[in-house]
Amino acid sequence: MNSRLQAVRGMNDLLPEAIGDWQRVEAVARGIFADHGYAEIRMPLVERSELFARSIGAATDIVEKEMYAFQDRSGDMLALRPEGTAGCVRAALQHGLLHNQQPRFWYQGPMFRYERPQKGRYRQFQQIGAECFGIPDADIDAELILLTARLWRELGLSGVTLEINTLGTPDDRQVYREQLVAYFGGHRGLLDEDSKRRLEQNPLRILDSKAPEMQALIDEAPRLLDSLGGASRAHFDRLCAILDRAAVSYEINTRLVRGLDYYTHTVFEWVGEHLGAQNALCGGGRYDGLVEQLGGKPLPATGFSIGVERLVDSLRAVGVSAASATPDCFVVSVAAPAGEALVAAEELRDAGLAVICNCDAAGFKSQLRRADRSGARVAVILGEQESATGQVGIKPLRGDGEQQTVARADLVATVKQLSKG
RNA sequence: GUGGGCGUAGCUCAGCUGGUAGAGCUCCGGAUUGUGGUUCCGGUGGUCGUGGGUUCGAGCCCCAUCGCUCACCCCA
Repeated sequence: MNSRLQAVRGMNDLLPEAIGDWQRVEAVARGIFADHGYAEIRMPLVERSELFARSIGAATDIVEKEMYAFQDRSGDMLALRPEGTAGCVRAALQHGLLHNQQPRFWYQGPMFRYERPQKGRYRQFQQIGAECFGIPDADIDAELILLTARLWRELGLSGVTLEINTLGTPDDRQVYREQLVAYFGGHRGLLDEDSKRRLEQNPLRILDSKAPEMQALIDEAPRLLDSLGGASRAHFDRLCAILDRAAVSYEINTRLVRGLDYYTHTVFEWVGEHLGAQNALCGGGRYDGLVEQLGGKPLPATGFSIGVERLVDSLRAVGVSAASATPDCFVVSVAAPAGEALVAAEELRDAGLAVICNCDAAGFKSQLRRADRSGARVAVILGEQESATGQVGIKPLRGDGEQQTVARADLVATVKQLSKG
């Protein structure tokens, strides 16, 4: 057993008992996107490494340390996608979908990052994402947030809070970055090791440090919100006004910076209270510079992505889970002529029923036990006596009701009546 | 990459200061020679993660290694 092959670290099997919750999430999400006019798009799992270096940022951990990158047989540098936005922009540009259009897309699928796994973080993980192009107004940022809020509502998820912030324009950010470097640089002695490193690489990240000894210093740090340009300020104010009007509660978290280089203006995160340290259920924001960065004409864009494992975990934590699918009936057969059981099952399925057919020569008792454990509402019994007289036994397995023996020709009608009850 | 916790049956776990490996659940069979769920009885199933060391003797002690898990980093 110990020499048996195991799944790759951080890449998990989704077993049948868990699949119902996943299918429910996917079905509800699909319905909501349809109701908002978002079109599904499916991209390859593999892209050129360069795409991610140019979008997410060559100096970010995701690209530097966490990409599954490899050379294919022609020598091209490829990578398993670590997120969906870059590929979606690439696909939209490649197929001319952004020309004089304002498309809204959604997608769903696995992403890959080489990190140490922990609760809510895996090397292969599933995201449901959306991207909207060509709309500069805060209204579309708000629509995305309302859409996710609706998703939580329809799924029955509670215990999530919305945090929002703005990163302004690249110019706003550059000015702010210098302020931060000056501020934290002036208190270099108070910084922990991680923050000293961030001071060089990505000063904004110091803001969301978890180190307790850093909190006081961070509280006193300058806030981007205070030095925002007029247009940026107006964009953020409008977003807040819309959320207020729509009665979506939120917290302004001036420390929320998010990791990817391409964000501008609005950033937001839904945080789940039932998760571990990896508690961001959904992250998103605006990325007005990315389309141009990837070779398109300048075009505003905004989007989000949901970590489906985290969403499913949260749903379980609040006690919302999908009932597992059970068959309508189970066909038991002992000493029946060859094919009788399968043909009976086929007739039942033709009538729209879900049927499990016993397919081995197990004893009567054993087959009936299987029927019971399958969750089926009725057992159809094809035994020696029934076969001899051209009849079938029909036994309700749930609640009241006596077993009855009916003519073979009445099988479907009888079962259908019972199993709908 | 760094740190903590944990590896005993398919699952959840017990196992005394070292003395021949256990329970519950699951599964299979029987009590009921053609009737499930409750009950009772019986059975299948383990190189105690792996390798080495100490010892008359190791699931238990020591070293190493692998795996899982949680946290840091980073992020969905």
